[in-house]
Amino acid sequence: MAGMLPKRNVDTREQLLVIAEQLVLDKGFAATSIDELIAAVGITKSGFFYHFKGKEELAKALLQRYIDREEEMLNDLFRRARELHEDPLHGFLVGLKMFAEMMSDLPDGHPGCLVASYCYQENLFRKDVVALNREAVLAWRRRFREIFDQIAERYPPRLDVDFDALADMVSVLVDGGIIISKVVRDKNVLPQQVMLFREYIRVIFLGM
Amino acid sequence: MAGMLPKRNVDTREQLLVIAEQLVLDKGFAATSIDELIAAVGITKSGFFYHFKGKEELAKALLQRYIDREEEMLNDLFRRARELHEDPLHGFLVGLKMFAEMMSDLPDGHPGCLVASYCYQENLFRKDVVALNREAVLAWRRRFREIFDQIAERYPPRLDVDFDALADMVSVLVDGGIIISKVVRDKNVLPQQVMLFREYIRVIFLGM
DNA sequence: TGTACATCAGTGAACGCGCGTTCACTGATGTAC
DNA sequence: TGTACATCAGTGAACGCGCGTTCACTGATGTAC
Repeated sequence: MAGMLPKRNVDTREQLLVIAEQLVLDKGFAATSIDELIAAVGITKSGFFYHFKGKEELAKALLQRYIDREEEMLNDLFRRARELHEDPLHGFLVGLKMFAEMMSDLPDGHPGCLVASYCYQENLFRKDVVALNREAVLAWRRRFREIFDQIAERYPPRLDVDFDALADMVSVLVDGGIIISKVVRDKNVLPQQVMLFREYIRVIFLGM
Repeated sequence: MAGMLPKRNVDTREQLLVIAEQLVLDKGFAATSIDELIAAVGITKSGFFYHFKGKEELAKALLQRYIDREEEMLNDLFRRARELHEDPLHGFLVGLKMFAEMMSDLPDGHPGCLVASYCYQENLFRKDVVALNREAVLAWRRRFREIFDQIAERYPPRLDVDFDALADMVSVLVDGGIIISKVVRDKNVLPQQVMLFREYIRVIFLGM
């Protein structure tokens, strides 16, 4: 039959990345062995080394994939939110609500953030991986800072807050919220924190 | 001479814990080997096993010590703050300010939170270590919830926020702030977040 | 004050297992002529 | 349509190193009588 997948190519590489991400989030990168990885996927060790030069390359591919996915998710979410509201403030508030709901809907809570995971094992990675991590956080800062600048044009802030710090607060609450959710085993912590942030934003730009 | 230390007992065990904490925060528990640990302290491997039954026991001692230290630090800080202000709200606001300043004064920023580190390597640890981690976060929740309850008696909150979530926000901002500080290599992120939280608290109980 | 024993804080050598990596090879599919 | 060669997606066996752990021992200090 024409149009079939190129013979059992269900993309082994992608499978490796999926399973590896899970393992790394649960036990850390160093403790995630290639052996268990290939056992889960069902190939041999040399199969792994066909797809990745070494473990470091897996680390980088894992992080890049995670960052790209998160960026796409945020683009998607805030685009949809802006389609509902022309107004930048209310669009953003709706976006935050949608984000909180999305996190609430995950059956076992957020599985974890690779940026945070790598941060606590930084010495394991090459400088380019560490730099990638840093760039991802700075991209979030720029993204949200821009939104606040837009909002401030229409709604002069009622409180004197630094917009870069406020933008960082999103990353801080997400990474911190994931951790506290995981540790206390209550998936509601993260969405609650997002909603607390939403209320803060509301007060900053609209007053009480 | 009388009163001397019991012969070169500069407490090897404590030295092991100090160095291990540093290593674990930088590369994770699994990647921290007993070999490099003892090399740094200057004893042999069997010396390590004299002080700890095995690596798991080191993990637990490390976490317990970290939790105790943090608790003592908070007790200290908020006791000093309350000595300056009888009023619970202003005492707390001063405490947050002092906390932010303390974090600012660390020359290389906060070295990292073991609770967060362990959280992203949870599968490495026994249930009792995981439970210890959970209890530590819940203790912070109770501590700050109590403070908010006290404040609310004198200052009815102007915004409808859940006090448990607000209490969790402290842990969330600290853990998240440490991560973002580390990743972007800017030690000011954490204190900034604490000050943003302080402003939020002010608005919640005093209005704008 | 002297002797016997116990405890503390380790040493040194050996163990086996699991880890990441290498290397020569292979069988199925794709492409050029 | 047939043949030659290249590429893709792996296999299988072997490697050496570092890891956590064990075990028998030791030399200095503390305690009982």
